[in-house]
Amino acid sequence: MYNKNIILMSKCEQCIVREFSSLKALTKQELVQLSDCKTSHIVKKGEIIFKEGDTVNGIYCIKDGVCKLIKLSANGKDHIVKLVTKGELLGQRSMISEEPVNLSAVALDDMQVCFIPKSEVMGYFDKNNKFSMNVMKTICGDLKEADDQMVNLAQKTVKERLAETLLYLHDTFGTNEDASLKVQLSRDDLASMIGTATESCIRLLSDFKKLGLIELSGKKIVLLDLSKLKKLAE
Amino acid sequence: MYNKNIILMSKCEQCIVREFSSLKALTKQELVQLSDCKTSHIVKKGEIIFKEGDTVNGIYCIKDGVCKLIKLSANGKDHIVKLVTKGELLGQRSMISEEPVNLSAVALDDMQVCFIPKSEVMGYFDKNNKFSMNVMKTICGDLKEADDQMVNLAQKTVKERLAETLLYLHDTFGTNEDASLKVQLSRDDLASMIGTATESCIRLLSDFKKLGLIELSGKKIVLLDLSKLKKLAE
DNA sequence: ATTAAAATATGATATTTATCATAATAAAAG
DNA sequence: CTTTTATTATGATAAATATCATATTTTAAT
Repeated sequence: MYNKNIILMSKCEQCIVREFSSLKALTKQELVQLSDCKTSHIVKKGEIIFKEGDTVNGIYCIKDGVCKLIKLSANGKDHIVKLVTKGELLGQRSMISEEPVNLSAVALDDMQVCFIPKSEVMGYFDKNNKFSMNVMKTICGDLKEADDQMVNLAQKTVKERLAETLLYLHDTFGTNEDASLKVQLSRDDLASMIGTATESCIRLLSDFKKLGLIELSGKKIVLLDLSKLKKLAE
Repeated sequence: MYNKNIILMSKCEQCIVREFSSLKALTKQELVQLSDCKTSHIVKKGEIIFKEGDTVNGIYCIKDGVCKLIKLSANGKDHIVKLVTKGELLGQRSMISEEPVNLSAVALDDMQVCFIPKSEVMGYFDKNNKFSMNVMKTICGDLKEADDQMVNLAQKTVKERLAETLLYLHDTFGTNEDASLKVQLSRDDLASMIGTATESCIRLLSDFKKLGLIELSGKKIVLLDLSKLKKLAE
């Protein structure tokens, strides 16, 4: 109870992660108002924030942790479309399109997220032009990334995509003190990120290990030879 | 010369295709102003409207014809990310992101396009909220499609993707009087749309023909059994 | 109309990737 | 702590797809 109060009382004006999202365009007044209508939530590892087809009447601001955005395909397997981490917003596309969300969001870590109701956010679109442009730029960035990803899936081999994804995880989320990738994905998740069968993913990781490119211990992955991996990723 | 004048003098207020794009939100006054600063162009089949990496200082409004948006991959092959046709706008993402375009646009037909300079469009973003929202919704739609396409590439077989693409061409662009698909793609283009080798694409088309699903004569493709194709596309 | 070039087609083969089977290891539950 | 379950790993094999070769047809150019 005590704990929950602290979370509820955290103020957007003082929130640092907000600075990394489109919300950075909000005025002090708008932030105070935002503090009053937002709700804070703890999401445990593995828990679902929202599910494909849900109507999410607002957006989530990620204060801490990482989640995966997944889409179920016709054959029952799911594909990881994107990883999203602190400072980023979730559910913008759905809110703007006025459609149910097209992806599910599942926590990979314990997360801290704030939910901002649609009514509040839509007001910013009308009044705060900078905010609108920020959101647009973010979505445009997502679109560009999606295009790139599409071409990768269409043209690159599984090996190339694995190398690229390992480098992406390294560059985007960084490493722990022991040099292992900070974001720890299961082999299954890694496979559904690069678009291949789990066994193929495991096999290629073993190959990379034998070639001295990476080190494996449990879920921990250490990239040993970045330049060779870059070459492999083409 | 005479011809060119007619094109230059066409008025946005009277342009019907405009009604299908984000531009439909513009006021009469804005449209008159737009008429004065836009330029009209004829783009012949095969010609390039813009190239990956170009700085395009504005957007194109497609009045007639179809073009492909392609992205070159590291291995030299290119991938068709999207087909764009009359009533749609080109170059919005790039303009909003203030970056060079990430895709090339190449005419598949003879096209008629109007170019609207950035300075003009950016004004609408400030003043016309409806226009902003329209653009945002369009880009959100593109993002959703891109996500779907990504999952298809990651999870479906080439055969499934071919069936799906044929149905897409049928449903989106329609058929001629002889029931053949209106948009005529080369086998090469079709292959780079579904993400496979040209020979594989040709082979599967032959298979489909043998199964009585389609009819082939030159570049003309007639879909004979839509429901079986739908089942194949799963 | 004739020739050259490009696109389409098909076979043979190699490579990539998925699937099935099973073992080893790690994590979770009792 | 032991049992159960899930994850990771690896081999054997099958299926999908790419590549190379070559023939045929279509289109473009002279």
